[in-house]
Amino acid sequence: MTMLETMATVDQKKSEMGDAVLADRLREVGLRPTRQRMALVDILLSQGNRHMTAESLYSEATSQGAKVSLATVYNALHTFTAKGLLREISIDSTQSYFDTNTKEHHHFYFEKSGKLEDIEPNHVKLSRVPNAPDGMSISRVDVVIRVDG
Amino acid sequence: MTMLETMATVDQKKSEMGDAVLADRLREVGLRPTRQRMALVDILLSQGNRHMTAESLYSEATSQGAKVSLATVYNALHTFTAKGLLREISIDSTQSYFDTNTKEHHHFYFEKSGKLEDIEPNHVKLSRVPNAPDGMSISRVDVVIRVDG
DNA sequence: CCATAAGATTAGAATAATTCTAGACTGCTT
DNA sequence: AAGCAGTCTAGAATTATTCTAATCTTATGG
Ligand SMILES: [Mn+2]
Ligand SMILES: [Mn+2]
Ligand SMILES: [Zn+2]
Ligand SMILES: [Zn+2]
Repeated sequence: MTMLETMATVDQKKSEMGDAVLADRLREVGLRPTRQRMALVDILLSQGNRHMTAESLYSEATSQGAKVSLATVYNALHTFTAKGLLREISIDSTQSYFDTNTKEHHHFYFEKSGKLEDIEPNHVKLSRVPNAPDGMSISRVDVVIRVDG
Repeated sequence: MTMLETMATVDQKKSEMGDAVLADRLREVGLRPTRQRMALVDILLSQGNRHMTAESLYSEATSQGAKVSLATVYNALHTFTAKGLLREISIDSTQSYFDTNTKEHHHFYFEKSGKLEDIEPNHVKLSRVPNAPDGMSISRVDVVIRVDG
């Protein structure tokens, strides 16, 4: 290991997925692969499905040495959501969650810890759902199962 | 109509339900029927089922001549919720809603207007629901149908 | 190439939603 | 009717979130 590699390891985590893959994912949706977004998208998309708050993403990015402001984290989360890379979930009045799993699914919400856990769509069956009023259309159906403890 | 009655009508709305009924409702759950709470509980419980935000309740109370601070409205909403007079609903990251209907039911959420509408529980059938993990128990199942427009 | 400009992005400052807590009030108890 | 033990209120403080002026990017063409 060279001196430069050692320093890089200390300063900043190397992305799991290749940087090129992440940059392409951003370009695909029409976003510029900036330094800040690369750091965020790496945390968000290089691991399995995650449920993150602005604060948790900011902490994780910061502790890996990324230089990003909290405002930029908020901007990125909303932009990524608008572009379909994330899905926003409101279950708690104090903070909103962003889900890296954009496929149809539902959630357990653990009230004590504030953690979310995915429920596969086939584990919840909605056998009767009312029609949307007028000429309006249903954009999404969310099922949240709240659990104590 | 006497002079006193006329002034009262201008200054402050008389409760639909009798004040005694509202005061009793508060005492039943162990809360003192203060002037502020009476005004709020009157707005909340004297009409049909409603979905209110702190701000909407504050505006309505204030415009009826009630002297209450916004902080007290928040305190009251949370206290009433803890005592089972209301139910809190988180569907929008910007504001939380308080529902005067505490019976089991679900919601339409109109994304454009930010309004909520009740769905009778028998209009939604959950034929398959996963068990809570471990020794944990399900405290509530919420179904939110998001509608455009 | 390099300059330019149009648009996109960042992040400090501002705002809005919500919570905290010191003081004011209530209703017992003697 | 004075004291006391909570209970309640609301101004102040905090926190989540948004706004916007300044900074960066990237496409263009000389
Ligand atoms: Mn807050
Ligand atoms: Mn806010
Ligand atoms: Zn999820
Ligand atoms: Zn409702």
